[in-house]
Amino acid sequence: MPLKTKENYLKSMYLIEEHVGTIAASELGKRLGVSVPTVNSMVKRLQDEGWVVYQKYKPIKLTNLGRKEAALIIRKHRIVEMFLVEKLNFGWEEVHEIAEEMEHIHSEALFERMDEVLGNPVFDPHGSPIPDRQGKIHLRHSLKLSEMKVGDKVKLRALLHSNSDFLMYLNNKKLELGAEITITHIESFDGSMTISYGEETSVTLSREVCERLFVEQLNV
Amino acid sequence: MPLKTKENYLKSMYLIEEHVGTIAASELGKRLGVSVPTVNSMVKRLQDEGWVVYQKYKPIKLTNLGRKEAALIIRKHRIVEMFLVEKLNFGWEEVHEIAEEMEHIHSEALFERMDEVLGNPVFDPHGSPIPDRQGKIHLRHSLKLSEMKVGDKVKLRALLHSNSDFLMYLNNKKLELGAEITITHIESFDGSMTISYGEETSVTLSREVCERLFVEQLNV
DNA sequence: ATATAAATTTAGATGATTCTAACTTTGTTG
DNA sequence: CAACAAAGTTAGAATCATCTAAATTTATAT
Ligand SMILES: [Mn+2]
Ligand SMILES: [Mn+2]
Ligand SMILES: [Mn+2]
Ligand SMILES: [Mn+2]
Repeated sequence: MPLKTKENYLKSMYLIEEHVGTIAASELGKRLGVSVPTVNSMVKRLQDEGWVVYQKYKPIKLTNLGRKEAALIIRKHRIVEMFLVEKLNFGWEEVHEIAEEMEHIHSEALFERMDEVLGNPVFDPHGSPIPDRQGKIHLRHSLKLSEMKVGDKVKLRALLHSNSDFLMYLNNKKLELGAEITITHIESFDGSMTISYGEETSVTLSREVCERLFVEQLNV
Repeated sequence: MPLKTKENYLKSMYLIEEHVGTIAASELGKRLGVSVPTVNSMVKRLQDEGWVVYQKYKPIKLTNLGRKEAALIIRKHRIVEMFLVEKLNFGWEEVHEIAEEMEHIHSEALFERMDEVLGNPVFDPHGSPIPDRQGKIHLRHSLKLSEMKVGDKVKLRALLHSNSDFLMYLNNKKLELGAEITITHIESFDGSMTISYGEETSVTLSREVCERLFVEQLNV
């Protein structure tokens, strides 16, 4: 079985598990762009090789082996994204598609060498954590801007769902990771927030956007 | 039609045409690690898409389109090899296998960015020429050490067939591209040469090796 | 709790790349 | 130039990832 296919299935399962909790065949099919019967037959084969546990009509479960393998692919993906942004001057909205292909290159040395010249970063350009060589994640940002109060000062640390539409929206607003944000107003009607940061003195973000911005609270 | 399959066929055909002159199905099969009937059926399909001309029992011919496409894949391969050696500290014997995979990444920008940070090199780490964006090769080294005379001084510029066995043999002899070589003796019996360069004062190379070293003659 | 909707599974098929075995054509050599 | 060797072609089949259509199971809503 082509390693690439296996790797893409495992990675998607890992991300679904992380973010939805349980892995449905329909969700996997949607993310991988294949039909549900295709998922079904692939999952059976992945079970034969010990990556997942499959039981009829039950959610798919990753084995520990499968989860570790998936984390290592995500490690490669995120190291590549960081390398492209830091060393090859790509924008954070340009790197995902390239990383999607490069994560399948069969060379441990390549990724370890990139990791090394980057200085072993712990987060990728979108603030997502980079798993270590054992597939473990040490740090992650989980406090959302939408949970903060008027007057709070926070630093933008990570994004939820870094699709390029969202990244280009943030580019337009000149809002980058590391920005120091002050919350000046919260509209109780719809939860939209008015904030200031850098040169921008009054920018209003919808609740939808605020829920996708992970922040770190600065000492008050 | 998986792009990767097509690209590997075209690249192999280009290299065979360059080294042998005419493209035999058996040679293609040997290089790609597939059977001759497999080559036969693939070549027919490549013809349908305009990359080659196929006639029963005749050597395979690349079209101009196919030749250009092949050159562009070789361009990517050689840029990657140069990048790995120059920017990620790989040895020249370690980079071919990685480049073999990376050349198939679907991003013009990635390769152009690597080319840019390298300063648009004209040769790869083995001295092979890097085709330009139009698939044209401007410079190439073709004078062999085996053609030189006793007393000649030359600079090592490129290798013929850079397989890793050969590269590691050269590593052991501390013989690198750019080395300034003086020919001190030629054994007429078998054509082996005794040369000096760098710290090495008397190294003997077989005729077989000398035929694989491209040099540039230094002003006499 | 029954009807309806949603999700999953099975069955059967397709296109891509590959193989081996058998056959045909071309090249070489005495 | 006839015989044999080498190279190339055809036939037929396997595997893999994928699909659609139909059947089955589980979940939801009156
Ligand atoms: Mn990504
Ligand atoms: Mn991928
Ligand atoms: Mn190479
Ligand atoms: Mn290749």
